[in-house]
Amino acid sequence: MNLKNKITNKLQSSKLRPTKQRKKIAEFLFNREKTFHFTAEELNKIINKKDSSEKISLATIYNTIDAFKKAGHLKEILTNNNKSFYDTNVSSHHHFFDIETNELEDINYNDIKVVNLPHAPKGKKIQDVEVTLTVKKS
Amino acid sequence: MNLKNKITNKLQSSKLRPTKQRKKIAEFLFNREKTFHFTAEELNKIINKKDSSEKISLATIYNTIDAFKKAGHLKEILTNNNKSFYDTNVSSHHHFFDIETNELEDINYNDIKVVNLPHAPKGKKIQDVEVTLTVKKS
DNA sequence: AAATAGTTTATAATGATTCTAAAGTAATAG
DNA sequence: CTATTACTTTAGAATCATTATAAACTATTT
Repeated sequence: MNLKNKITNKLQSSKLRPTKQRKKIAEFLFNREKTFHFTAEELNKIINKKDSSEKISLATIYNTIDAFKKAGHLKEILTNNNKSFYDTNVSSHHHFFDIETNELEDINYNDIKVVNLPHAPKGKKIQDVEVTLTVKKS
Repeated sequence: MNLKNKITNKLQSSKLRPTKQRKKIAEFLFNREKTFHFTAEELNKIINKKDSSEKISLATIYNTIDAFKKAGHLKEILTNNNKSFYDTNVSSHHHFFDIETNELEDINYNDIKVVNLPHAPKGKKIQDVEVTLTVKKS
């Protein structure tokens, strides 16, 4: 199956209509080997580079990120920044976060062991375990 | 030494002038047993309750949080929320973060063991290790 | 081919935070 | 002490990220 069909399939099986805009964004985000970290504004800039024939509105960028997140194709990352970062790697893993440059870098799940997890508060369940190693220039 | 003097001392030893506003906020934040989590807007509401005689401007609330953070008296917490959370517990520790209500709860440092930390990227050093357990209604 | 349900868009609105520059206050120098 | 300086507070404007609105558009279903 070719890339275009794969993307269309991925969207349809998540109950997302395969519109031109979603296909373009999905192709950009999910057709890659390495994990990709971004904010909405960054994705907007990249997708709407001046040369790109048809622009996608910023609202659609936000809507699409949200739809992909709800569908489980993107994961939101915890930072102390006042904008949201997303990760194309939706499996459990960890991050370095440079507090000076706001840059993120993945850490393989198995490179850190988290032992002895406490119970979640009553009536709640643990959804995810994330380790963030904040780093700065040494 | 009484509370007022302690607070004044704490400010002065951090090279922060002990102004009326900073003393009031410091007294509220640091004179407590249990850790306290808050956002700038929340702190503003509490400090400027209608009955409080002298109001402190929102800009000063922001400035003061920032000054306290830089002085190491407050720690910024990692969440996926678009507002900043601060913690009066500046020692290394972990959190439950309820992604539905945005509520934070401390986890004692020793209740979780993080083993086998990877090296920081070249030229960088690890500043902090934070584990966030995202939780939701079960 | 028409009806409908979902999507995109430009723009307005909101919410959190930072900026500005004038007035005020603490620290320091004379 | 008083004057000077440096830092701080303030109200309000400005900015930045994000969400809401509602009209035009398009994929899907009938």
